[in-house]
Amino acid sequence: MAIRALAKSAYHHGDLESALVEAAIVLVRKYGPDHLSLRAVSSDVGVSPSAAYHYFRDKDSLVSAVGDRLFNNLAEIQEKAIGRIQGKGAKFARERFEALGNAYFKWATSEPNLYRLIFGGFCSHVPHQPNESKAWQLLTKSLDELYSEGLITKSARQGGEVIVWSAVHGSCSLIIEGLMPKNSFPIVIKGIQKSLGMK
Amino acid sequence: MAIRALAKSAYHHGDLESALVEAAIVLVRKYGPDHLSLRAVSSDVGVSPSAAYHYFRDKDSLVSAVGDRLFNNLAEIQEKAIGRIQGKGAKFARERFEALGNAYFKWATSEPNLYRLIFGGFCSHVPHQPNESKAWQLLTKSLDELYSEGLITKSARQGGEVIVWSAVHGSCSLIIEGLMPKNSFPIVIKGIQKSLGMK
DNA sequence: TCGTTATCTAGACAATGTTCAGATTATGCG
DNA sequence: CGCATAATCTGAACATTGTCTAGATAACGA
Repeated sequence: MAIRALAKSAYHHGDLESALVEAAIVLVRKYGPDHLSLRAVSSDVGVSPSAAYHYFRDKDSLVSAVGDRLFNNLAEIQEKAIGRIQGKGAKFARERFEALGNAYFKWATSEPNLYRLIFGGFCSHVPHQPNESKAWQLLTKSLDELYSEGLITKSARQGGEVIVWSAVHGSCSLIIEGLMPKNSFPIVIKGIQKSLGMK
Repeated sequence: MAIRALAKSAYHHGDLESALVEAAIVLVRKYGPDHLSLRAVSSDVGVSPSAAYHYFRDKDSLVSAVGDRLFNNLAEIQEKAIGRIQGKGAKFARERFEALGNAYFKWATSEPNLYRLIFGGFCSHVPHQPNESKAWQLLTKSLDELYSEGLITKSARQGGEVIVWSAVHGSCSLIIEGLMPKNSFPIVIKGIQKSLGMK
């Protein structure tokens, strides 16, 4: 059924929109956010270049859609990483907080080109309102837990998202671009914990 | 003399290499690192597209050269910002440290497209060795000063560059991409100071 | 079954990155 | 100073790209 819906025929692909997005992801992963060609994407899907214009205003619009999907993918992976750590209390709250950062780091360093697409200014018309993004919400939740478990003070809780995300994203970005050694990440994590007055 | 050397004639431009780089900067500033065209650059300089290939292997190579120059520009601006604050003692050391971050932030937010070019993975073949980059050295110098003035402990001094640059770059990047409100920067600065155990 | 609508193709266009042969100018040597 | 050699740039060409328009094809409801 699902296969039939996807295969159908040359015409009426079935779900061309997401097929294009997925094919684009594969190419971006290989060649980077620049060096992505609309024609290569549509060719990989087995469709003519103009077909894409029924779903995306232009190439940038497709890239933005890719960025959106990737941004969600990353958040989902983080969510799963947290989910793997079950249990109540300060110890687990701390573990979940660290898992959040580690998942982020792992994804960023293993998919540098995808990471660049998300945070490199390619998602032009995506007005991710900070407090609405899933990444932000996960961080908020984790910080709330740290606070309610007494691991951080109320004043450290305030603005915690901003500090944590900045440091984590910054180190990932700089490491990916070769401006910082890869083993800097744990140091940054310790710096964050100190900044939060943690433990 | 210098003008003559630049104007010379249609042929033998004089200093085509840096002329191309400078023209590219103007275009990147306007339209972003993607959306840069080699032909537009050479046309702006008043030269044929193929002329560029005597100085750059390909377009990416030109972009890398632009990134190099911009990276130095940013460091120079930071250096000047520090230089404006004369005086010895803890108070001035602290002011210089803050000036370093503020100059970085100001440049990043006023030139988002240039900032994206530097840190967005466009400088492919540039193997900026961390400890060799001027930005890193300025930060090292400032942290050394904080330590020798007794504003931070020795253990906080260790890995200071990594933590500070990560947080500052991360917040600038996220703010530029609209993933974080602009007024987050001072919060991050305070977080950094707390992380360093400053004051 | 048939017409309507959504979906995709074909073909064209200008613009882009890149190459190569050759034209133009600078430079160093006598 | 004159000339050969090298450095520098042009011109035209090519494949490829993003994008548009008109039309072909298939799905779907009456």
